[in-house]
Amino acid sequence: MQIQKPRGTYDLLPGEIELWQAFEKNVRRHFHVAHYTEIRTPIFEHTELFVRGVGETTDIVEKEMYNFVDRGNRSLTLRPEGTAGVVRAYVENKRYGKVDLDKLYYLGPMFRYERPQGGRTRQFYQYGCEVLGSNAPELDAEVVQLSYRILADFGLQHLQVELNSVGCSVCRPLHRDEMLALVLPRQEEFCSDCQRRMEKNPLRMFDCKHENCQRLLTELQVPSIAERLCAECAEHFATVQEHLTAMSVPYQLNGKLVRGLDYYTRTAWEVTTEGSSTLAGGGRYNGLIKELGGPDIPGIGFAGGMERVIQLAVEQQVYVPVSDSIDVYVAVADASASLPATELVAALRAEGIATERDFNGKSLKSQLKTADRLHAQWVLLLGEQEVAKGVVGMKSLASGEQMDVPADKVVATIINSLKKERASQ
RNA sequence: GUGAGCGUGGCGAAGUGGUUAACGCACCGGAUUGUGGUUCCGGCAUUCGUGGGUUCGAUUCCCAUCGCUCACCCCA
Repeated sequence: MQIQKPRGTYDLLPGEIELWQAFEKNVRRHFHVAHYTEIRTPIFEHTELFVRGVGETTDIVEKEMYNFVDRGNRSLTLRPEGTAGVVRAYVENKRYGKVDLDKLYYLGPMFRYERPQGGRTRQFYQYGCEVLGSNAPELDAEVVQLSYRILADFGLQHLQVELNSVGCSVCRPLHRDEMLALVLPRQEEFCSDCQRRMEKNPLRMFDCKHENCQRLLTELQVPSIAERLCAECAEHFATVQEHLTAMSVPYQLNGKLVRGLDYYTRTAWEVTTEGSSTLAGGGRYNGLIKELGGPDIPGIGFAGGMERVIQLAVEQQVYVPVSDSIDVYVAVADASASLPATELVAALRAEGIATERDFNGKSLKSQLKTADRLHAQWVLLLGEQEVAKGVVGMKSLASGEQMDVPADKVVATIINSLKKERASQ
């Protein structure tokens, strides 16, 4: 049996990688323009970081982490998300003493042990940002609009931003108590998942898919967290919306939106597309930096799933120019021309001209066929005759015309004709 | 973790309890001497994910295993 890739992983092959590269470029451009700089943190961290940062009761920590013990007997974990590592780096490098507002973005693989499914793999790629050092609602608006803009500008259609506020350490516990008081007496009537949610994270009950559970929540008049925000949270949330509107971000309020990670406070949002899974999600996390041993500094961030973006881009036929073509194909008609061909290829490439040649001693006919398939503009033909005469046969694949060019002038001739070609396009 | 479906050459895709496993695309070679995209001719799975069982005989039946897909859980 041949060795196969581990479950939940995949190879990105020529032909598909181009779309990824185009999107990554798009991501970098947006972050750059908004004055964010890239940060790269380790792909594995001490297990403890994620347990503390992501939350002990989250699914990620309870059952999805790739943990391993290294030779020094340390418990390490392949990062399941990006925020914890970035915040750790921020604290460890004492960034708070160097800049008052740290705007960071990242791009890279994450790992979660899950059953693979459409848009969900065990090694997956996220792009995202973290902004540390401000509690301003204007910043929330900036980050939300970025998360939306990156996707919209890539050409994705039917995007929507779902927005909510999950409150703070003041209003959330009060809401939780109120909610449990209403729900617990009827505990038995909820589905088994919701009964578990009551203990772990009652907010989650709002996005249960069972109709019965939803009916019960309505019947019991359980308020959403958005309806129970404290004065400061409510004001903050209102300002966020004001600024989103100013930037023409098409958001809609969703009082039932809950994010999975424990650290979120106040603003929480997702960018989705009709009926499909979440493309990007984020939120504010005002307690996290302190939780991870840093000063009491607020932060906010989001992450997007590359696989999902690419999947949607393919579905929506987002056009990405793929240049799998070359400028010149050097055909070697005779073994005696091999050395001059090597020199010619090197000279062309030195000028930045994309050049390919034959290595397998194929017939001239099949070399031409290959050149055609590679969409070469020109074929430069070298054989016994050409070498003897000190020329190179220069053939246009478009017109079929061919002429001899002195060997010492070919490169210049090619440069000129490619220039003309490009200027006329 | 729970539930369901699937697994034939590089890709797509027929097929049957029984000597040589269709076809299409792709690929390779050729159609007189060194020349492409069309056409024509030829080549391309001792093998039907893997292991075992039933059988005179299995790619077709059964079991296991691996892998894939989908839904749930949850999430990006």
